[in-house]
Amino acid sequence: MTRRTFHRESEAVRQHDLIAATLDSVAELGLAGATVREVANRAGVTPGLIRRYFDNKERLVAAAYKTFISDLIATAAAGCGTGSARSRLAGLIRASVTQPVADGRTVSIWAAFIGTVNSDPVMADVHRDGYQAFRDLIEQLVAECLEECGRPAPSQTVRRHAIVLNALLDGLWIEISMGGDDFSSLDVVRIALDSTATLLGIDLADYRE
Amino acid sequence: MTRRTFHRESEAVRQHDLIAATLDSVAELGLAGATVREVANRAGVTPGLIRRYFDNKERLVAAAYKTFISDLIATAAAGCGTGSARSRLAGLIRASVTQPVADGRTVSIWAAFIGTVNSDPVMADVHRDGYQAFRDLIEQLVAECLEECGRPAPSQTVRRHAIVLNALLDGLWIEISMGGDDFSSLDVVRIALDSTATLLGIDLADYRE
DNA sequence: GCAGTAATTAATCAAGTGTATAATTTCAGA
DNA sequence: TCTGAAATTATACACTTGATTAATTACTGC
Repeated sequence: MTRRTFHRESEAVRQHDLIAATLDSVAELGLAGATVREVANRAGVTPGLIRRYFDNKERLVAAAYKTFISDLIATAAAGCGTGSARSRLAGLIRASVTQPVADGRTVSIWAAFIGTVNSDPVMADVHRDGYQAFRDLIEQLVAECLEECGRPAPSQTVRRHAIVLNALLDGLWIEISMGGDDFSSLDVVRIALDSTATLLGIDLADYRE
Repeated sequence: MTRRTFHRESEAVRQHDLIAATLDSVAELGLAGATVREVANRAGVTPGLIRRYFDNKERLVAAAYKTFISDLIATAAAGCGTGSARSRLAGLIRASVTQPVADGRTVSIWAAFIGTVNSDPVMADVHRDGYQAFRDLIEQLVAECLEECGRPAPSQTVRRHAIVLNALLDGLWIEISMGGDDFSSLDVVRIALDSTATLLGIDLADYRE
């Protein structure tokens, strides 16, 4: 009986692989299915190795949640591009309601993690940080859009708009990704853009594509 | 050593108690904390009894999800009252963004269950049914509102409005319930009503309370 | 090429899980 | 009051879980 062969990896690579394996497990099997053994199998290592890179399973899951959320926000933010404020806002909206952000797998992972926020303070911290980052991004874009349209608004109004827009995007994101409905991606972008335009009282028709 | 005393209960009561205990466990400890023993303790029975009323734990959890969702929708729907279409829509909106519907505990339970939908077909069915019921309710109200305002719309337009409004309410509901932010309930209702009015192009100012 | 060190495996442990079943108790009906 | 049946408890089982540790392997620096 010979041992299985293996090769060493840097800490960064191993952590990344373990986190990726965790996210895959969560997506396909739910949080309960993301056991130490399942994750290790998917990462191509043995269970004991996990504890060399993460103090315990809780830390691994929290780390996976953290990178998942920051990657998600980064992907959405990358949709902004570098044009005018309205163009960037439209880009963010489009990215938020189309793949890969709006995707069954993505929302599944998100949902599984969200379900732990209330009973796990560590997860609650990760959630709060990610949530704030996204809403700050929206708030910034809304402010710039209103200025660009020659209708600068007091910070309180901007904040209110950001709250509503954030809610709308979150809701659409979930609805599109989880719904059995068949949204064509074209319709979805148009609906999201038109609704946003109506809510903010600005014109986004040029960015329907 | 004497056995613990007990008294018999009807099937309906026992099922209700077990479901309530399950929901409490999920709310406080997360889905992972809703073990057979934990649920039994909270219901004041021994673990073995669960299997007399539910074939297995999976069924218990699914039943808990089902009653949770239908109760939630019923509570929101009860906020409609019996007035004009606009009054009923405003009532639904108010109910959706205030307690007990908009509440940390409620969203926590919802989130925990939602996280299983992708990997559990039984839970997916429950989710789909509840989601459709709520959106049908919204769609119905939107249609009546537009008629009431003398602006009847084709079903496709109504459906589009319902999608957007549903998303907005879901998003606000989550944001309000989970956010560390301090929303005063007055502001929240106003924000929700004003946004809805803007999106549908109707006047809801009379229903701000 | 070789030794030393660090990464990885393999095997094991105690605790907790859902489930099954036999022993007990409650209670309705005669 | 008493008996039979149904509900409930108590106990145990097989399995999975996260964690621990010693043995082994791969690679780095000399």
